[in-house]
Amino acid sequence: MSSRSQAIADILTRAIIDHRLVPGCKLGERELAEIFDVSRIVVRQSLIRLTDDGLAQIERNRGAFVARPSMQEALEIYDALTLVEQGVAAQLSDRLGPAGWAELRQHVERQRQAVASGNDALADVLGQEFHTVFVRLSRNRVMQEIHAQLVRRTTLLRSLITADFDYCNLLDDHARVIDLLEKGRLKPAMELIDAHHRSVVRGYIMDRQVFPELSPREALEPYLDGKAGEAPKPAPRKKTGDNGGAGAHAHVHAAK
Amino acid sequence: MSSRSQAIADILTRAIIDHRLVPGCKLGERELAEIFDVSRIVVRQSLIRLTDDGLAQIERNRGAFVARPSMQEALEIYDALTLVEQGVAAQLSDRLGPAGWAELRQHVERQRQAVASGNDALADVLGQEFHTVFVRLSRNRVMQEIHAQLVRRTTLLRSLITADFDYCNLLDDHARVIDLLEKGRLKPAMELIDAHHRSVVRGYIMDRQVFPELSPREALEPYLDGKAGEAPKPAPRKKTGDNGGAGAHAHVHAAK
DNA sequence: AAACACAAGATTGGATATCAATCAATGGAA
DNA sequence: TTCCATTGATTGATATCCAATCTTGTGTTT
Repeated sequence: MSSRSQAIADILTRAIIDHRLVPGCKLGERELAEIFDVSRIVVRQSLIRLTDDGLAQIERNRGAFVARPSMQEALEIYDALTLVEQGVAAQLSDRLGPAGWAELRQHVERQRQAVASGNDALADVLGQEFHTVFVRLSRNRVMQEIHAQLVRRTTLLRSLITADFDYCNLLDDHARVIDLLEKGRLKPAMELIDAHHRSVVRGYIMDRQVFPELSPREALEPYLDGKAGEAPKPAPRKKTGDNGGAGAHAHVHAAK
Repeated sequence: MSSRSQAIADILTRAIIDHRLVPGCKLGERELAEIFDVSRIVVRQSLIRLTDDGLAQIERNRGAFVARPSMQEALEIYDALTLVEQGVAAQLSDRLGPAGWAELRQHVERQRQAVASGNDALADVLGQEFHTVFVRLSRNRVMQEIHAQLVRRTTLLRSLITADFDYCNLLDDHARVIDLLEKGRLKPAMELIDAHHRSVVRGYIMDRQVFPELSPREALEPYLDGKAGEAPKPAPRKKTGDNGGAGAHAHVHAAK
């Protein structure tokens, strides 16, 4: 359907948000061209797309690298995400019908079951997806695209960050936001959204690489070959305090 | 500094927001390559950038065209813009210092003088710029970039639209928003921002082309040759009820 | 040994030529 | 007139080549 450079950009994006390609990783044209078995030019076009999306940066005559956002930029991304979701919340509190609220509740319930059954990886994905579903209900595709881009960038940030925040509180936040909004209590809902994101950022310490640096060939291998790859989404953690490498977050229940 | 494809993308962007390249205009690779005296590949890269920015769309095996947003998409773009500016307003009402308010007031004053002295073209530019300055004060570059992209797309929309709204009311709106925000009256300020954009959209009738379709060669000619072109920003109107072709808007004082 | 300078190698940015696939348009046949 | 096929033009992509620039490694100088 779409061009090959778009397809390759999609794969690279996927590899980045799966933390297989970590910030700072060199994306050499020749190497990628060999990996995907296309010409350098197609690769270059893909890299341009990634750059426009904020996931890579091209330095003239030096090549492309997975973006390594500064702490400042990280904060700005989260601020922007908060702003967007608050705005969507304001719209939904007016306009959303019963079916919409039901969909949100159902999503939270699914995540809750995933947590209960110990499927941390699924719970993690669902937790991310909640924000996407939330924005989708605004029925504004432009807003959806902006939001999706911001989410991708926050996901990239987690490669740079030790995220030891309370994961289950976040799930509760989702449920509480729904409750507040449906009752028309917009202001506390917006404050909760802000706090929600702040609680994520608070745990952030931009220090070292959290995920191991793989060579592009290693990183991209699972996405190649058989058409649309099965579901190769392993995000091997580095020297974390373990947790089995289930997901991207540590699931520490804060006593607070 | 940056790549040639970026430079060409910038020129094309400029031509589009100057209404010299109108929606639907074919952007043939070979033709653009000749115009800019570069290879087709560089042109293709530029077109990819434009597409990622929402200003063009590439149809497989058919080529690139200046984007022709639907009415639905137009509304979504304005909704998104409203959402962003409301969010920024909420932030500024808390955080902005006296210098910031002064800068905003000064900007409005400059525009008022431009209107008073009959310099409609300048007034028009300043009117657009106000929104940009507003967002810049949030000191969030990510948000700035998102906003700038939305503004570009609204500017593109005006190529498709007969904009006969009251232009001076919009200026007053700017001043009033500043007043309300500085007094901490956030809610009315946000409602005014909403109304402000709605008053723009209300006058929109997506019908025919408002600006004449130039060939890419004609359209791009002013931007070429001498390094950074002087300031060739003529936006020749079509069969409008005249007004001298000063700017993109009709300056009708509504009796309302 | 440390610092500097320079040359070699590698990589990027870009040009050109070429080819297959697809779309558009023309023209002919029913 | 309508339908179909051939032709032409454009795009998507490749291979090859070249200049500019960056990196690296070596060698020299202090």
